[in-house]
Amino acid sequence: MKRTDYCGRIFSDKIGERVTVCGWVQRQRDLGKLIFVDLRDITGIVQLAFYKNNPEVFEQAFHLRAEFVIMASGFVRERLSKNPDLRTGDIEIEIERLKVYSKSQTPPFEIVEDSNASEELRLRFRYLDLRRQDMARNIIMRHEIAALVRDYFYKNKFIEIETPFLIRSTPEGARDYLVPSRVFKGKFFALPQSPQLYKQIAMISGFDRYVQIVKCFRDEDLRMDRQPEFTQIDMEMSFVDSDDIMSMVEGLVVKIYSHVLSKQIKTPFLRMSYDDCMRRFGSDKPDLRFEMEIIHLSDLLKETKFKPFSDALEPGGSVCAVNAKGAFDKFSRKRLDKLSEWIKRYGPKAVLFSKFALNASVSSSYEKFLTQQEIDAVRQKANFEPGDVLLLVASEDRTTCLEAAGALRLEIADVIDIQKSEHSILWVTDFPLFERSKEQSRLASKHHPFVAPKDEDIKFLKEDPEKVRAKAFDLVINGNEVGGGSIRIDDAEIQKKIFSCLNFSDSEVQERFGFLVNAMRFGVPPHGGLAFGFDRLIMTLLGCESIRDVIAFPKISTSLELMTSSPGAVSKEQLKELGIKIDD
RNA sequence: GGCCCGGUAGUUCAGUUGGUUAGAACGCUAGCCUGUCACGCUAGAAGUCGACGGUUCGAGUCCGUUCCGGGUCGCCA
Repeated sequence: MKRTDYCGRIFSDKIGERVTVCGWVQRQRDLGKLIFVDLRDITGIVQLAFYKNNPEVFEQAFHLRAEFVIMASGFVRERLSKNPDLRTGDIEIEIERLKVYSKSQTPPFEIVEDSNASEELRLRFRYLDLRRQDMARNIIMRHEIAALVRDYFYKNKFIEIETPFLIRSTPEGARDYLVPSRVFKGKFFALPQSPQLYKQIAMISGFDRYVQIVKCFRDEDLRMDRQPEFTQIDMEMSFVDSDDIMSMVEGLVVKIYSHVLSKQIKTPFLRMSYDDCMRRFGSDKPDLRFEMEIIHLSDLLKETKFKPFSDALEPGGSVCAVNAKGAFDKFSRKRLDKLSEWIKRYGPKAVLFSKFALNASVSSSYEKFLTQQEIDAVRQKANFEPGDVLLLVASEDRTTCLEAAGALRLEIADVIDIQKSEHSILWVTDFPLFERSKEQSRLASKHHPFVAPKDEDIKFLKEDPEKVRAKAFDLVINGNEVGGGSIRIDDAEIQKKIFSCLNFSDSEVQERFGFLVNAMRFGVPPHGGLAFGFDRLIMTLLGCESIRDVIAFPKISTSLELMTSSPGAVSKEQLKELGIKIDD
């Protein structure tokens, strides 16, 4: 007896044939003198039928339980009553021979689609969770997209180069995962946060086009869309400008959309500058599937006596608003208070609101403190009409104000279940090259220190570096940042200026990035590239809520891996060999 | 590191103002059943109410501490 067919691939054209299938028992239905078994393998489910006229096999079937692994052999027949919910629902297999490979304990949760088991349980028994068809489908789709990505880049003459996992720690940006060196006690490798430097070196080496689907590691706190180890589609091209890279990537996205969602996407994608994104949507990854743009009220309220506004505006801050159109009945007073409390985590100084009832009465937490002129101006600017709820945020810091309004915009869309168009894909361009971190006053790279400044902004590098925009572009799909790319610096002088803006001493530069700086003295092609967050891309395409649903063996929010309980302790001997002592 | 939510049967959950023997559904076990497909019917087993401490005549319920899980802010060049 040997497998002849997969469960999910047996249709009515096989009626009359003898087949042998293997798999896991989904369910056994004992009707007395007749037993049905649903058998599952990676392709799907098929129904097996056992009759009493074959007493030995019938007895075996009687004892089958969920998740037993069996091989069964028999004739394909038409079903007496078909099951339209099942792809193989027109047929069944009347079993003559049965082999039980392996029994199973009762699983801790049922192996079904849309399982309501807690994620913790699912992750502890991930091998069972991955038997569920929705999870298996995600993992298989991930594989198919990876295959498509490789195919696309290979056809476009990209060369796959493996970059090392054990590298030098470059403590800029995210925290590194460290790996102690046994040979050099007290020294450490770091796991790469990205192959950035190596792929640039590959361009300097002349490979012209590089691609890799590669694991990256960042020892930072997890989120619903963030894992400490994650996969990037990493690519780099020589003798190109931003447009070349973007159109290469657009070609790939078109292929992926056509494969995964059978959708034809139009190119070129929409482009919007970082400044416009922030101003209109309060985010550098705006979700453009719905409108609800931010309303700017600072100019109208310049003269106001109302302290929450004047306190924000006088030091140069902003007041802006979001109008939840027609959402009057969705926001009770209690709910508005809760929302106001929630939005404070983004740091606005004040949160205020107005509700416009359908009977034309307005209740507001701020209008009574404004002049009639101000009230009218705000209402008009915000297009505030009966049925609307207007939420205002004020902050001394313009960016904080915009970000709070942007968060409010997303939250409101969620609460009122706003109508969204199917997909929004755009490039966010013209990022600032630097950002000033909130705590320290020093400049940091917005992306990384090798991003090229826009030619026309180089002149600001010395005097007003925060004005400098970068040749950088993010791919944003449905409000998720799924890719980030840029043109890199190919001029040692400019690279030096950037490092000095970042306050790196020459010796620090030499120590951390010496190899790259040295390489730049030996002929650098203009080059640039992009990295996709592969997990996020798949998550977005499949509409998954959590990044864990597209990763076979993910980690939970404390970065534990529940199935294997890693990280785990190591022996004294292992530590000794590495020259490491653990503090209590 | 901060904030919010949760932890009760194998699972998902309910549990009133603190009050008798802590419930339901699914799952599980056994029996019956020849056309089910979330089979049906009958019976049954199944609980350290996350842990520790406190208040009380009495705690799943109130208080404190702590552990675990989720989300989020910070963080994520």
